[in-house]
Amino acid sequence: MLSKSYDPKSCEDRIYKMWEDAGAFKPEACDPKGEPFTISMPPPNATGQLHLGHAVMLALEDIFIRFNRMRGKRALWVPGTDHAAIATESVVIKLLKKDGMADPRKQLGREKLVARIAEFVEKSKKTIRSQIRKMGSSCDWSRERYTFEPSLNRCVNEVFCKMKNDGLIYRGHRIVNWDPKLQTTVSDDEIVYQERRDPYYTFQYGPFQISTARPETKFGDKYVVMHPDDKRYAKYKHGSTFECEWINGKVRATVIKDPASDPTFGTGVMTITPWHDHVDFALAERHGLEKEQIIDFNGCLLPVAGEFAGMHIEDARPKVVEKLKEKGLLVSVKEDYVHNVAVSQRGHGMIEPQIKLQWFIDVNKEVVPWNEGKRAKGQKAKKQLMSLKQIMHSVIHHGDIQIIPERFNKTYFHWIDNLRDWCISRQIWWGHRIPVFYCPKCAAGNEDPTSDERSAMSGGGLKAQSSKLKAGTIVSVEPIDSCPECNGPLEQDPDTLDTWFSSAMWTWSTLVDPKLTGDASLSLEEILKRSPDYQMFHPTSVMETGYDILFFWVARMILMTTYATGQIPFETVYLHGLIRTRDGRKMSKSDPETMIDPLDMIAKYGADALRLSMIVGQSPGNDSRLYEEKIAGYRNFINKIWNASRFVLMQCEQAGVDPKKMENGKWKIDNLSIADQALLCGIDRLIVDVTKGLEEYRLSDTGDRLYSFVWDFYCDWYLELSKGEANCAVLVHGLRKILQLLHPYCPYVTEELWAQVAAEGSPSLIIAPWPKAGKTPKEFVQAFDQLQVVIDVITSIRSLRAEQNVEAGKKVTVTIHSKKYAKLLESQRSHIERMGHIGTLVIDAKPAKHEKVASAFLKDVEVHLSLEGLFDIGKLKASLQKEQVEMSRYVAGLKGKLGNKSFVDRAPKEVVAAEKAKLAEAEAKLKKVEERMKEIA
RNA sequence: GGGCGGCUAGCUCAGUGGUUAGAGCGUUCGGUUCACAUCCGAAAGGUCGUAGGUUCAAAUCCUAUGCCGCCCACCA
Repeated sequence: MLSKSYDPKSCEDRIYKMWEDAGAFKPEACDPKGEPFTISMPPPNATGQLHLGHAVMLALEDIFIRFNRMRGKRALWVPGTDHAAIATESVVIKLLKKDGMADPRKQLGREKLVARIAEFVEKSKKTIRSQIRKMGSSCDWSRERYTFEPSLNRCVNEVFCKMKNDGLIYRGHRIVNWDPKLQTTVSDDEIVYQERRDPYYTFQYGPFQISTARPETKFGDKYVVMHPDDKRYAKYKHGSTFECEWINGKVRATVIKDPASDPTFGTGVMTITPWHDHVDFALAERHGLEKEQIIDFNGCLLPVAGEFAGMHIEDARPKVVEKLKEKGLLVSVKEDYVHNVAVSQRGHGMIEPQIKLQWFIDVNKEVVPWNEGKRAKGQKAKKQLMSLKQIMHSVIHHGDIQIIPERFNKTYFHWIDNLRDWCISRQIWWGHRIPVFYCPKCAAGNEDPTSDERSAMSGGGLKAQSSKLKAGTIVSVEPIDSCPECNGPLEQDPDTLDTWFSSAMWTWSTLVDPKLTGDASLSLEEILKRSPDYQMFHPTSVMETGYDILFFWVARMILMTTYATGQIPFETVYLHGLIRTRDGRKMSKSDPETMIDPLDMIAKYGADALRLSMIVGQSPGNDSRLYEEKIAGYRNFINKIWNASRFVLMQCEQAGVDPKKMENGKWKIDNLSIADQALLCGIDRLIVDVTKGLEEYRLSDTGDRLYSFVWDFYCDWYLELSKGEANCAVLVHGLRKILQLLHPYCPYVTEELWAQVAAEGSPSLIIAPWPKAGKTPKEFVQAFDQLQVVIDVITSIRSLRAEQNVEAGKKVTVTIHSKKYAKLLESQRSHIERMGHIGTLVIDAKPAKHEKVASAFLKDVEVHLSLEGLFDIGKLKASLQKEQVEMSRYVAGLKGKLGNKSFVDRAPKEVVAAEKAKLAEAEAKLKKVEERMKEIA
């Protein structure tokens, strides 16, 4: 016999092991004829701990996978972890510093530091793996992958080379976001803006006044820019020069007319610093202006700053102002000027734009063959050469990929419209090394002598930072150490790739056969062709992830996968929202008060309860709040399922039947009570709703449907009605279906109970077939409606008792009049008596007068509760009056509606008929209430 | 500056044109009913942010607007 309450701790790990040992997570356990259903698990960073973001992701994906597995699809969920380049390197460096190492990069050197990080990552992976298991995730561990494993490295190198050959990857001097703290470039998406208040200075610059919050960048400024139509400055001609006194003496400045200058902002005149500003850079490009580096990569001023050289910019700022003031060039200072500064999302350091020789992906070059609109209905595919940007746009626009919720399409398109070339090189050590080698001696392999052509070399060119471009550039999938041409030693590019470069290949690089990637003679195309998993499982079915990484990851997977494989990476994108605290704040590690640790919650309430609490009541793309009472609520529900099963098993035991020997029912209607038939009808309807709901990704809705069916119908009514006259076959049948339908949501408790009630020889629930609704017999549907009448009668009796303060245990006398339902109610007499605590129950078809009773007037049924000894005329009058007022208002409303000619003429017939029926019913009830009022008056 | 989302019961949220708008938690009242107090029964509680409009009919569609939040761009 089951224990009195469900104890998750005693089953979860055992059941998980059972599933895993049985190979149930592998698609090989499914019907080999089933169609594939694939999810690539977004790989958690191989640092630290599982958090609620992971937990919600795992819960959602596990539901998708389990549902489809049970439906007979070949379900594959590929787990893995991410090497998370910058994040991991900075975590480990921080740890080493904490242990007393002042400068780990310097002290350890590249090789040793990378080894240390790898060691840390291995440990961390173990933690993450066990935590993913704790959630009940049914992913195929035999296919676990890691973004930094050799096989994926091969894919990275292959794609890099392919892109380089197609001219989509180029190396050039361009303005990038430099993080002086982490000493690396970061992409546009890795920057956040912070609001700051700083003084805002206006200086005299020759005949003009210019303003800035950053005077320390102004040393090299020698262009003044104004709008071509600005009448105030009409006398200054574009290209004219003048000499003026500036920070370190006289400079010669040139007038530039450009619409980038906003005449309504400040004086309408600005000077520019092309080396350290994206907008100024673009402007300088347009006019072929000189660019000069002012600040070095540590944030200190270069020799151009004269006496300030070597000084950190923060220190230099007030001193520069002081000097200009002494020279009488400071016009005014505005304190507390509000502006935004760019900060590195990862390292939190101030971003300094710099011109630097880096590797980029060209998103605008139209060289990629793509069948546009190949999946769109009624459209002919046309193969054409497109840019990466265009393909990214096309697959969403033409519906090759569907985003849920749809509104994110707009966000996605907007991002693409503003997309610039993607800087992919990083100056950190942890990550995929850029597969480029240089021969310092010869020009071998330098297949692209114009590689720097598109960079910022027009006009005056670079000054302070010379690019040490090697003579020959060789791109290779395999590490090589000597030049194929001159046999001389080669140097590898020291940089690593942006971590998203490799994650962008996640859906397919995890499906290629590692044995093949070890064979250097095979092309990428060949590898894909010969990898059975890739052939079977790609494109994946659903990509489920947080909306916050739509750009970082989802968009880049689309870019990389369509390019590398010619396939979309996934058919559907399901975006979940952020989990927040009860008061809507972001949970943060720095504030442990607000943090909910999923593992603590699992220990306390069980994984099933945690899963439900994160799924039901949330809608895709919207943030949600989580707090312990919510989880406790679903723990109660899980326990309810447990106890319902316990009841069913006890009934079977009492009846001397073994639930495991029970066949799934072919029902003889004669043997079924109204409640039995109603339940069978309810179960059929439930199966239809749940199946449809899960197919349509409406997880919250569907979870709620299951919750209320189990609690409010199966437990509160069906189980109660079966007390004293249990039909074990129907009880067990109903329970089995409920367990099957609930399994995707709460796999542990359902699997544990399944072992008690499933037919002998059935497979584990995880691979049991999904229930199908047959054609529900008419009688069952009718019984469903009849049961509702019985439920209404019992409820009205309970309600009358409570209203009239009848003692809870007291047996009362009740008279029911109903012409229509007398026979039905008579057949349910024992239930009505028991559940209404009735001593004497009279059921009669004819209405009669009653004294000293409280009455309820239902549709076609009158219920009178006798109040001998309790009769309180005042209370009765009050409640009748209240009812009379309510009903009159209701009737008046309906009459008004039906009296409106345009309603009757224009509304659909069914609606009008329904309103008429409502009115008739309401009027009948009102009449009875009024009669009753007269009687007791 | 551009875009998106939210505003529904004390709290957290469902509900995309047609019953008198729902749930969970909380509240009130009553319960040792032999599955479950992680429970059972009953109840109170909302003019669906505001103002217009479309419609026979609006929480739901349109327009404007207020407040809260998010994303993108970024002003020299």
